Amino acid sequence: MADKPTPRPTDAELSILRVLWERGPSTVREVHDLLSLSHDSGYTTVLKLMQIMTDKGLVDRDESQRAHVYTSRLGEQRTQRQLLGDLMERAFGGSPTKLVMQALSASKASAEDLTVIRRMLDQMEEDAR
Amino acid sequence: MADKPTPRPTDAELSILRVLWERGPSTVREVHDLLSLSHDSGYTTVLKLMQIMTDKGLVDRDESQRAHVYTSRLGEQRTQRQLLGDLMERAFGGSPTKLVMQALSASKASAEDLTVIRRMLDQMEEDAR
DNA sequence: ACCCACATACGAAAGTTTTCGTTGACCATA
DNA sequence: TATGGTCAACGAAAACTTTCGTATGTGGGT
Repeated sequence: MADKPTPRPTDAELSILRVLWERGPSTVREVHDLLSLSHDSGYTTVLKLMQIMTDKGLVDRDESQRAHVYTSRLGEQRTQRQLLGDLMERAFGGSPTKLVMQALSASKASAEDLTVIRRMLDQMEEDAR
Repeated sequence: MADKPTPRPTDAELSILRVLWERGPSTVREVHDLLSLSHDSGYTTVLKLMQIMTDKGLVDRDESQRAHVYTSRLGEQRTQRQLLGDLMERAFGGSPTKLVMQALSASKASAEDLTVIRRMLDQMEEDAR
């Protein structure tokens, strides 16, 4: 049977993934401690979520140590692109341009930001040639 | 009491909102017929969702006709910006630039798209001056 | 050998989202 | 005035998400 593509992470799952991206492979304790700074959540809640994420294939688990070590299965950028693509389909009728335009108009991008983005456009046109 | 901000629409709710944006004020029947083209869903399912959306304040309902007429309470662009802002917080650490860059690199934007976006950048720098 | 701190596993409850069957009202028209 | 088609209302089930209490195991220090 064909492996299903990894499902879209839920809100709580995404907050855990962000920790894994930031810290690299981590134990439940480490993730929980970091999340606790900004968010109230019990240890077992985080544990349970990470177990579910393992079942879903969102993370890998290394059980060789007593405290299992979890790793995000998909990289940060890949997940971000997946989420963007999903939102593009669901809210922007599949138009990436509309999405970018809205993101730009809603953002308080600095002059430097605009320059960076402009360079990115240059690069894309370059590549297209 | 302060009105709560309208909650983030769920997936199914968003698909209904998109129909309302496209068609303008519509009855449940009209929304259902359109959704049925691309998606399997019972009539009463759509009805129930639209009733819930009324409770949540996502849509307004005109009950003067037998078939109630629903209208999206927030405009398409405003909702899109809300969703983008939400995703930016949850997945991009609050950085709009990162979001735009990812969206660009993931999109198969055409040459015309790039031109449009470039004009938008021009406009933004113009305004900033 | 005995605790104790800390780890996973399990299961259930609470909350939310999505689904739809059933009911009763309304209206056209035969 | 009966019949059939369309509608909103309601409630409940199913699916998914989030929460956490409790049980149980394990390893290290004393």
